[in-house]
Amino acid sequence: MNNGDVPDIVIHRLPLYLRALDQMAENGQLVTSSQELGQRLAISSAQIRKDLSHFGEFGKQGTGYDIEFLRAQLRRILQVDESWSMALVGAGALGHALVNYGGFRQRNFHIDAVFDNDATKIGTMMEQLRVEDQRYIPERVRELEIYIGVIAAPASVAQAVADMLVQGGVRAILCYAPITLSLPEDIAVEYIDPLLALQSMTYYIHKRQLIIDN
Amino acid sequence: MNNGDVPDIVIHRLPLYLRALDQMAENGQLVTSSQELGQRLAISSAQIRKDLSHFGEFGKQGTGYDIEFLRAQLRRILQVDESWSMALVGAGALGHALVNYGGFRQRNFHIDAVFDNDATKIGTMMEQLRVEDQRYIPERVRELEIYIGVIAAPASVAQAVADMLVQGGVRAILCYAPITLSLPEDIAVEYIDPLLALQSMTYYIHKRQLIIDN
DNA sequence: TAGATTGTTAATCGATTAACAATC
DNA sequence: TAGATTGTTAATCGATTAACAATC
Repeated sequence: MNNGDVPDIVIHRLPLYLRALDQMAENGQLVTSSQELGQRLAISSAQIRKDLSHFGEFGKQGTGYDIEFLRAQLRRILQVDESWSMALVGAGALGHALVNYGGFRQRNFHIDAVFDNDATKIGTMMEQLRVEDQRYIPERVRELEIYIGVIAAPASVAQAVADMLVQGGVRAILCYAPITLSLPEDIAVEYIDPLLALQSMTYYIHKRQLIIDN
Repeated sequence: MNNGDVPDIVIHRLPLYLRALDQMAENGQLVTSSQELGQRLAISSAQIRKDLSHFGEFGKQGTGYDIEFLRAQLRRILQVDESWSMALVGAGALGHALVNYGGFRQRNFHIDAVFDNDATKIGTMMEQLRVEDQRYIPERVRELEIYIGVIAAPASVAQAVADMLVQGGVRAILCYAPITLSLPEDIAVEYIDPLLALQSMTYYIHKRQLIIDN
């Protein structure tokens, strides 16, 4: 991933900027500055200006950024003004939660197919969607022209599932399984794992207690 | 966060190492090398050795690392051999999914209290737990000696909830609300937001299509 | 005009990697 | 002994920040 000239780490901050701008807009705010945005996100104003400068000049000296305009630019850059179709693999508890999660729809992401390998789940309905047999992932994903896969299946099958998604033409995978996937380098992957987050925080809790004890 | 001398980014890789080692151990493997581990995680072997060297010498020249020994060391460093108690705020769909998630328990993390501000939810049961009124977070968290808070409440109340958790003595917060929290700097925070992950991946999908089109 | 804030350059800071002596 | 792999140093690479001319 990342053949281009904009660093990954910059790309990963853009959605953060967009989110803050969305919230400002909701509050009726019209204009902001790199300083205000930075304060809100705990990021330096210089970094925000630098990040944005990779894509163009969106501000005005002396006044800052027009919020509506910058939002539109960021949505265009991230391509989140279009609607995106997603294929979900895994019809368990997590899968259900994801299908029912309104936040995706609200931001133009839609789950349009659900797969599982459990015979007792295949054929059942999840919201409007019939759970399909996992083995048909490649052909169905291609048929539906889906470019984003979401893996909510156990780690043991995650790699196989990922391979099938890629076979179907998926370009990006959001993986909830606790495993590092091995994929062609032109496929984008992101991982969601609350346990990793918890396990790094406990390191810091421990450290603070040590300091107190001394 | 991070008064110590080990960089944050190193701490965040340790749980990844531990996870891979756990999986190797499950498969009956006894020994590994920085090279094998790196290949599996898409991290350079030099980086793994460097990261570990912040904490001690855990390997043997010529043979590599004893998996059981290294796991024990990492669990000790991260303090994940102890059991951790957590307070969950938000008894909605996400809150239910989190309470029912077996992965936490399996790794020594337990949800021991649930709070909400919705009168129709307060008093109802979630698994073994009675949903309590959000306003009692500070006193109850202190009473139960809970050091980790999990926010599964809407963004609109997330900051207020975080403040109450900190008042109760929480040292770390796992935040599912789409907002950057403003907290004392000795409080560890991690965010889980699948939308941010999706919105950065769509940038890359777009880029690849451009390349193909040319 | 005076004040504010941008976009950008150069300097600083920090993280990653290559290489290798040590040694199992 | 020969082969493998560690822990560590120094070099490289990349990201962040400070500073400021440009200009609204």
